[in-house]
Amino acid sequence: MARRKAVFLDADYTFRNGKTYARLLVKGKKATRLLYPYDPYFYCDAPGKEAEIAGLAISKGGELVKVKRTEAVEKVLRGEKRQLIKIYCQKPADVVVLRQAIPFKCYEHGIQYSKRFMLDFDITPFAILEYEREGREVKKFIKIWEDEKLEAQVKLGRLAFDIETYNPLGAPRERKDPAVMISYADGGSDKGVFTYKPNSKPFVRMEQDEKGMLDGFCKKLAEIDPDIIYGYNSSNFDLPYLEARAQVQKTALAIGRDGTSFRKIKKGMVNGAKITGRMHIDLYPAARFFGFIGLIKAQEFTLEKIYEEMTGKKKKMVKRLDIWDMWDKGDLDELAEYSLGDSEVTYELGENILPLLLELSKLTCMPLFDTSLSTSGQLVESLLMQESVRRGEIIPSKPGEAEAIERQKNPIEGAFVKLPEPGIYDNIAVFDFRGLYPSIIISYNIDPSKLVKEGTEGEVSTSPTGAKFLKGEKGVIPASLERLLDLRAGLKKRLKTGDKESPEYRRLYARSHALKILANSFYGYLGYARSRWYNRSCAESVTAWGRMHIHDAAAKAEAKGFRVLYADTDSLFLLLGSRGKKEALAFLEEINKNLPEKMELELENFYTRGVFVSKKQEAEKGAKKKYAMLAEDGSIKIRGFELVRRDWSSVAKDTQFGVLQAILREGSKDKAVKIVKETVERLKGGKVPIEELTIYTQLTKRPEDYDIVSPELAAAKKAQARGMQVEKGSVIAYVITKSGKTISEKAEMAEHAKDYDPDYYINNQVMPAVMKILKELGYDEDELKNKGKQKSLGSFFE
DNA sequence: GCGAGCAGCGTACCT
DNA sequence: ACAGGTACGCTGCTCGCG
Repeated sequence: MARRKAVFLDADYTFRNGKTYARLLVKGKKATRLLYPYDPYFYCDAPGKEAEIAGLAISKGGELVKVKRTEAVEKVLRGEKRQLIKIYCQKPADVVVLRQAIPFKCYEHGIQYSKRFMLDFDITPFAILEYEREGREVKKFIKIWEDEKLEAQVKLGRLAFDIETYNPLGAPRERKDPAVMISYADGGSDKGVFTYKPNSKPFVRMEQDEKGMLDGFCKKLAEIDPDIIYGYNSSNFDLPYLEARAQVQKTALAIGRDGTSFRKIKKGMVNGAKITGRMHIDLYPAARFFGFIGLIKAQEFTLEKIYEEMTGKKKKMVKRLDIWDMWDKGDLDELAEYSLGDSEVTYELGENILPLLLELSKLTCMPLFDTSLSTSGQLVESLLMQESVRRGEIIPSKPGEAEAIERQKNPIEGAFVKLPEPGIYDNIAVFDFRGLYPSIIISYNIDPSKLVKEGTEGEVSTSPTGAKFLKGEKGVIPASLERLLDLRAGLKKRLKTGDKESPEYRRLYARSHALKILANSFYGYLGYARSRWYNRSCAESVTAWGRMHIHDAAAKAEAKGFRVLYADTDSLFLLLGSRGKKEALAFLEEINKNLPEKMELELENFYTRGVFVSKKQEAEKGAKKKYAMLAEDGSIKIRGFELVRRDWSSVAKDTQFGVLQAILREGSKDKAVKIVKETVERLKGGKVPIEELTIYTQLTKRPEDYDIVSPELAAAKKAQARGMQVEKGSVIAYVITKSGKTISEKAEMAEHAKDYDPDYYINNQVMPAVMKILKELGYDEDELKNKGKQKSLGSFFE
């Protein structure tokens, strides 16, 4: 019997000859699919009913669905051992049918077959499988392990692609408008463009017609035979478009390893396209995910902007192209260049994003394709499911819709934020608790199965809410979290030494980053309404302990004579006053002496100067979550100000930054005022370029779903009228122009804006952004009012 | 009829 | 479709004033 080794990539299933097989995509020298017979199953809690359930058969759609066999098993259910009936089914779809027919409590019925298989065999993506097989069928798994060196031997081939379409109306219509170019890049020398009109570029391959182009691309793909295919918004645009064109041209979009096209997948709210035998990574949802967790901060989620943000490089900008016009004129050199450029940029972006996705995939036991479409909640869920199965604990079920809505209606009290006193301060120390919520969860063993009722025996920790948690053996949540943090601590040591440019270092760095992302998502998952592990009492205890610890640290700081300027969740801003750094560090040490082992208050940094401003309404109060600090090394840390928000124009943001710098670095009120005056003059002169005036705002609903009018929506609707596609999630780039009465009427897409309204930019953008800071320098409300009734704040500078 | 004041909606940010 | 806490702009309404 042949014994082989291969890297595991993905799993699904097939049903043949009355048997369900797990179908594994593996890669040794080349990619293969293996079959392994494995019956789907679920559990039922029905003592004494095993015989009855074993004989269950129900008719569904003219077919008889039968229980295949049953087995009595012992599992841990909510922290207690219990006898359950394991019900095996013929095929995965039977699980749902039989579960609904059984009038007892059932468990683990809502788990995908492929996931079930991976969990039960503890096979993680990119692990090495050694197996014996006969034909395609695996008889035995000899060994399953993760080994960095073996893994590195298997090179995953990657390719990026991009298409151009004929678009006389702005947005192309897939049944009517042809695709005119398909470009690809494999990261090396193989790259090019398929099209079907004459072109002088050497990398262009001219086919006879659109069908020839489609076929040519598919043939090229088969030749390169990549394991990973990168696209940008390819699940929603490129792939469905190509498929529609293939249909119109009566050909097959043979991009899968079995010659098929792709399957549309819905994972939560996002769409995916699964290409058989390969891992299709749409970088757009991946970029959105990175934006959501705060890894990148992009103004717009276009390929260009994300590329620039992720790689730090500038993408060669081509002026906006009218693809249809160039196609009609036969003027294709520039278009081909542009198309190839997009594939190359997509490839490079993919290479930037892939390492983190790979590590997340391995850590959460989720195939790469699924990982690329996952929310952080799904990643944490997968991780906890893995830990549960390893321990023999029953995986909690997802809540029903009604339950989820009920949970959502009752939010959990969150963190404490101290009201700062507005002003400019010198010599500040900032401390924060390292991983506050994760460390609380581990320290106090916060887990639904460890929650004890009044009067229960055993040593417990009592949270400020009164909830009690059993000490001793760690629950699934704290144990998983501790594993992540321990892994990360080990990696951090290795990362201290080593060549930062080496592939090994980058891999470990990505792994460390993945661990951090996962650890930071645990608390959110505990309080997430649709979570399998949701527990109100647990989530409340996490935040209550958090508030307790930050209050306690603040009180101790004050007792030591420090003034606490500000605090938010896990951070503490202390005014050093007459005390020096030494005393601050001594205070830190004393706090840490009395904290649980996993918790630690750390020095974030010392700052020579910091600014807190007042709220716009209620000017006597300081604004929370808004401050600017000058560190000793000269760097400036800015939080919350307009200048860090994408929904403010850069003319306002740049001016605000100038003012903050003048104050922090030089303490110069005159310089600050001068900067503002200059901007106002520039705006009045009408010479400010559109880019500096553009405001970016995301639409979180479909345009037609809004009940109110807003500038971004008004601009979006004008764009729609021109044939542009605007959907849920689109970022609208708009400018306030001169034409119209209300601000919304004046709003126009940046690319169509011919002029701008200086009054708006002076009075609604620049002045509000800078006045709150200048006020801290003595330009107060009264001083302004003493100048008489004014038409605008702007005239103050005249 | 008009501006001030306010509620509600919506977005983006902080930790 | 991961949590809650927060600031603040724009719109559209009510209200008081003249």
